[in-house]
Amino acid sequence: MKNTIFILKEGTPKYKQIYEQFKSFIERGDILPDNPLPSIRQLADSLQVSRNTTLMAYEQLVAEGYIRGEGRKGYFVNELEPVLFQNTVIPPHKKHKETVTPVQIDFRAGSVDQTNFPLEIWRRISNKVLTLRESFRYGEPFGEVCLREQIAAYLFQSRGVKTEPDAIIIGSSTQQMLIHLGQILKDEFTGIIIEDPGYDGAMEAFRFHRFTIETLPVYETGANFSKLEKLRSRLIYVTPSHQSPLGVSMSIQQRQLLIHWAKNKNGFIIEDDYDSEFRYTQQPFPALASIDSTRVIYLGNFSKSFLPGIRLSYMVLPQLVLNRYKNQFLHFESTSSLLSQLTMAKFMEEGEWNRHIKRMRLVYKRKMQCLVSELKEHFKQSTSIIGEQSGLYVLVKVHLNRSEEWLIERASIYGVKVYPTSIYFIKNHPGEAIIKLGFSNLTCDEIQRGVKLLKEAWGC
Amino acid sequence: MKNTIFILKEGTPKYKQIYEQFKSFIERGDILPDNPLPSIRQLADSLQVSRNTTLMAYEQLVAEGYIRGEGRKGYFVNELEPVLFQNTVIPPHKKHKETVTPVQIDFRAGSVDQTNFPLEIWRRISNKVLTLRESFRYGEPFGEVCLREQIAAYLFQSRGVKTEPDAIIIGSSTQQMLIHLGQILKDEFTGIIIEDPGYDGAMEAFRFHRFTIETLPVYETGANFSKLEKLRSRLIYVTPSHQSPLGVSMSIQQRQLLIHWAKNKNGFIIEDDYDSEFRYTQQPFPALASIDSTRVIYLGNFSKSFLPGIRLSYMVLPQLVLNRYKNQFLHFESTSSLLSQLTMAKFMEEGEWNRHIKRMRLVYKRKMQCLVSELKEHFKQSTSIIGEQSGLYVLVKVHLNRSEEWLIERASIYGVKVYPTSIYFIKNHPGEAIIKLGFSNLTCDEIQRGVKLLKEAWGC
DNA sequence: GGGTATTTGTCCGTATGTATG
DNA sequence: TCATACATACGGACAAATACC
Repeated sequence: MKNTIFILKEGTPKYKQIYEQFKSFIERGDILPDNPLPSIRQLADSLQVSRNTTLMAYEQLVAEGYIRGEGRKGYFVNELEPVLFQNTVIPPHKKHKETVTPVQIDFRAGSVDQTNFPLEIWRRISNKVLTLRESFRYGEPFGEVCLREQIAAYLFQSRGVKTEPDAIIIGSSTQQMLIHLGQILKDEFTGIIIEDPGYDGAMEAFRFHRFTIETLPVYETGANFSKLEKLRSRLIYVTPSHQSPLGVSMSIQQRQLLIHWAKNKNGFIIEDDYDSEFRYTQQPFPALASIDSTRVIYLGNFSKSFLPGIRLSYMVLPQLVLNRYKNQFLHFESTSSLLSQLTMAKFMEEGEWNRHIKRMRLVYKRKMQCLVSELKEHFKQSTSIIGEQSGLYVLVKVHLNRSEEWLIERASIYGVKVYPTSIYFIKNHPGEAIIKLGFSNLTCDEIQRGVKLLKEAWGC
Repeated sequence: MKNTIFILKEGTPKYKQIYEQFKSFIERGDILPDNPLPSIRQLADSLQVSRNTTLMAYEQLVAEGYIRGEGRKGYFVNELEPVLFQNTVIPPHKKHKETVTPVQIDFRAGSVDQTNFPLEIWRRISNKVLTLRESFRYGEPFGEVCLREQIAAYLFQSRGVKTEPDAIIIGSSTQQMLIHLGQILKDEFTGIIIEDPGYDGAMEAFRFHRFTIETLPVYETGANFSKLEKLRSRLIYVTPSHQSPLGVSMSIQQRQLLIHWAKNKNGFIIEDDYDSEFRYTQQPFPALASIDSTRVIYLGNFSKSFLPGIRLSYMVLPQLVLNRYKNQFLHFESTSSLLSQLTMAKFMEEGEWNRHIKRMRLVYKRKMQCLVSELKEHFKQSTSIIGEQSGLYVLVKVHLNRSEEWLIERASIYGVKVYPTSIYFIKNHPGEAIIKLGFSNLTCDEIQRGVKLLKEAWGC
């Protein structure tokens, strides 16, 4: 309650109106005892009156005992009546409850390694960007050209995707872009095929537009593409390089099959390449979008490998969709921060992005190895590991005949936070509980401790 | 420039004398750009006056663009206009092609004063935020709690809007939030009333959801509320504190009428308070949302008064809408940057936001006065000025029997960029051409030159 | 290199003189 | 003479930034 706005009428003295207002504020309890009133200057400013006028009002309130002036600190509300019981403050109660089971180890996927973040470089660049004249304008509706150029170059180099900067759209998140996509596709397409299990955020996005949702079953060995022909939709959302969440990679044959399917049906493939940067064993497969550029919508992001909170994603649209997109969204402002875009563009331009990715691949590879070997050592036959070749998490299938809920709950008692996967399954539910373990922001030491605690928690 | 002692006369206010002295120092080049002025204390000491007296002088100089305050470092001289250099050097090669008709003065609305942006403070805070563990997680879907708390406090203090942080939703732009709003309202409401003329981006957002659009005619004197009853929609989008683009402010009577209308009809009012910070003459009216919190959806943003590129907006939802919103968007990620949100929250927490707004109000008031007086002087009867009481732009109605296009085209030949208003009008077209002049990122000097050039260009 | 003293802008309440009716 | 309102000016207190040990 620094200051307040109300209207001053004509006819009655200003200072009296101010006095009346605050009197009723205090009586109604809008300003509680010991809380400050707006400072004389601020109030005078916001009411556009002289300081002395507000002073008169305050003096009146002081005289009547509503408030007190404390030297040069300000004016404070008095206790209305000596209700001494109200003040018996017992603040530190709550803290007790919260720390009963402190989370020591959080196997959260989607966080990011903090220790290796190029803080200083990012800082340097973003500070520099802040001094540019450019930073003070409105952003381009489809994203800054400089960033799109950098992304185009990067995509070609790392994913084999050949594209013009013009075909790239910058957005704030994969999900937000899927929603935009849904908007322009829902007239032509009424249904969409998604993977089961699959990224829940994608499903939400399509549900949002009331798409009919068909599912393509995916197993640890890959998707069941034979089912594809039986489905009616001509639109499909897939995660070829690292299936979310099972971690399998689509084979070249499957990729070609999929593209043929899309071409025959005049459909589109939405390829979400959400964490393609992190493949630890073989060379990463080229993206679907590198095989065919007319039927594949490519989605990428900076959240997984950089900063989740930065809200920068992008997509590459085939000509057909691009035109529709631009028509539909020309008059809309971009949702992503100009500053972030400019900073990221400079970051990439200076080669820092490649450097960072390279470094992080090693870091995460080591963590993955650590996690997998720990799991194998401690759990032996009681779990099997899914998706250990890439990405920032693994799934563990727990052969203990316990529910997912039980496993998570037990772990939390031991101070370990692990995550469910049931939310990703639609119809294709697995027989056994599968737990998701992200490792990106844990040290090897923490991973080891975490696995040991899990063993104790689950009793195996 | 440490011991600048001059003698104060009697008769004129001290702070004015100090101001005059330094003004002439700077104009004469006695203190060069980027050099510091004497510190407030030093000067106060050596002139034997109070610090506040010298502070007033410095504030005046800031408002007029002579100097800038850099946090707690000191006050520094700004670059004066490069008027002198214009005629001399023809710098590099490139400029030759591009500057066939070089835009010298850009009366763009929606940009932001760059010289007074609290760069250092923002930098400091954002650097600090980058070191926090918090910054490496995903953001909350409806915005960070700390920022929402700050906004709640600010809204109460400055706009009289009483709300819980929980009822605030953070988004990336007004338009994006309107689209989200449209999504949850389009089932119950099929049509919406918008102002004519009005903010084009809002219309696009509602068109996007295929709302039936009805218009409420607005004139320089205010909206024609008598028409309201004849319209079928129960949803209305308005800009009460500073009508976009005409600049009129809704009277108290009209506000109450509108709220009654919404209550009777079980409709909602969407109140876009897009630049309420900048009102120069009377005190600002409290927001509609401060009168009624059940039927008013309040929209605010940080783009107009801070950084357009930061992409931070917010809205306050009444309980009814809030529940629907949360249900619909619970599974969606926030579109605005976590980092920006945390930084802004800290910025507000430290009182920097209030300080910045206060300073900018002075700066913009000064620029507005400059623009209006220049226009009045040079154009006399040939134009009338609309909306000179608030905001970051004025409209000028040009009584020259020329088309908007011609006026813009002619101006551009003379190196002045001015903007159309016809895009804001739907059916309620004005008889004469109206031109939009934004002044936020121009200095008084540039404004003067711009108006002179306009006079030449339009030949009056 | 890390604590400490100083400098800096900024806020605070306040006092005085003056201009209206 | 009085009530009301404003413009001008004062110095104490504080926290961030910087300089100095």
